[in-house]
Amino acid sequence: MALDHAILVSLLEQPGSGYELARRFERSIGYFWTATHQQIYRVLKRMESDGWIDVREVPQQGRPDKREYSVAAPGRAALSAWLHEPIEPESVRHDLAVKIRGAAFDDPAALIREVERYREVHAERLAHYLAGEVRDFTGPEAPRAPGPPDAGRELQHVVLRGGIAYERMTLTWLDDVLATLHGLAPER
Amino acid sequence: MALDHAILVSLLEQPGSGYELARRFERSIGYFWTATHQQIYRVLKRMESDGWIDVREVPQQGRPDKREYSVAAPGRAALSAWLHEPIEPESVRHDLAVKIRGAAFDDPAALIREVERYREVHAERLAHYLAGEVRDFTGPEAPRAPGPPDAGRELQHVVLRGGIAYERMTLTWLDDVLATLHGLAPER
DNA sequence: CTTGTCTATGCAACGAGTTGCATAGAAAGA
DNA sequence: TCTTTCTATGCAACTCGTTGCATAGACAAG
Repeated sequence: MALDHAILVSLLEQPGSGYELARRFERSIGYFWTATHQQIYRVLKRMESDGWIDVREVPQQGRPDKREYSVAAPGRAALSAWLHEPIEPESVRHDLAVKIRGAAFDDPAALIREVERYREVHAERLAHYLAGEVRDFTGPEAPRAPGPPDAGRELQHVVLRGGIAYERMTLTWLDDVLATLHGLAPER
Repeated sequence: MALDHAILVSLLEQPGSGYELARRFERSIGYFWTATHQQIYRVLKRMESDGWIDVREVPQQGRPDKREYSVAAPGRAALSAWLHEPIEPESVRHDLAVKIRGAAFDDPAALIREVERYREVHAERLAHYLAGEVRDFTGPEAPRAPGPPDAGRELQHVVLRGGIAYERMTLTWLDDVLATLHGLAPER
């Protein structure tokens, strides 16, 4: 039930509408927490009626008005309480691992194409992360001289580094998978 | 909807009861697909009534009887069809990443303890994987001389190697996270 | 001028996943 | 002896997540 908290964090980083949140969940946040716009609107509605977040109607020109949400004190308190709870173990759902083990009862070679396509997706994701790292975390860094390090920035960066490490590991493993699949069907 | 297929693969590797499947989902399979016994019993019931799997009542002594399932032809066909579908992108839910970014609005240092505990869990999991690798995938390997390589064995091994790579990457990243958190609160 | 895309929000229905509880006999340990 | 643990299956209620559809104005491309 941490979608609530993911949304709160995102709204603390930057207030926004349900639509804007949905786009963030397609981009940055979506790489460690997926959610559709339906889920987001439903949770926003519930958190609003619970007083966790405030709304502000923002009229716009050339496009529909939007409802911009920001975190209220009770929402911040709820987030803080959650942050102090033990970390839940990740829930994992890897279709690919199931398919690889299933391929033993079908045609292993038939998986090769799909794994190659899947590898492409991860290669693009890594490129995207690396571009984001260059864009957001290099350059005007004010290494340490005046003031404290920007905690938010540092923490966002370490999460991004996690994403990068994950994609690199995945690409290496997928090469291993491809070599294994080829090894099982050398003649074709 | 791949729980069906994860169960089919597991039953093809080794027929078993709902209870036995539930334990497999706590051990090996559970590291890339989580499921509770409730989910498993429900899916087994549905697959049985759809004719995907066969049941055999196995009387036992000293413990309750069990219903041992094995995959029937329609189940195998359904699995095969699924194997030829495109691979779904993984759905990810990393509480920890949310918490790290949330810590910017709370006390980053308070996370350190939890991350250390979390690191322990992953270190144990890695040790467990490595022990399994030694147990199941070294020794009497018949390197290539007579007959074809055992596809099932090779494919199980490459999935396990993926788990090992994931845990190693995670441990390295968690060290990075801890260093970052310490860097944000040097004085304590 | 029509089709498609983008912003923006939402309902309704369904399917997947979780939590709490229940039963019940056997064996092991306090 | 009593409690706990293990095997084994299941119901009921609930929450979470997904899919399909709907609205509606602005703008761009064909």
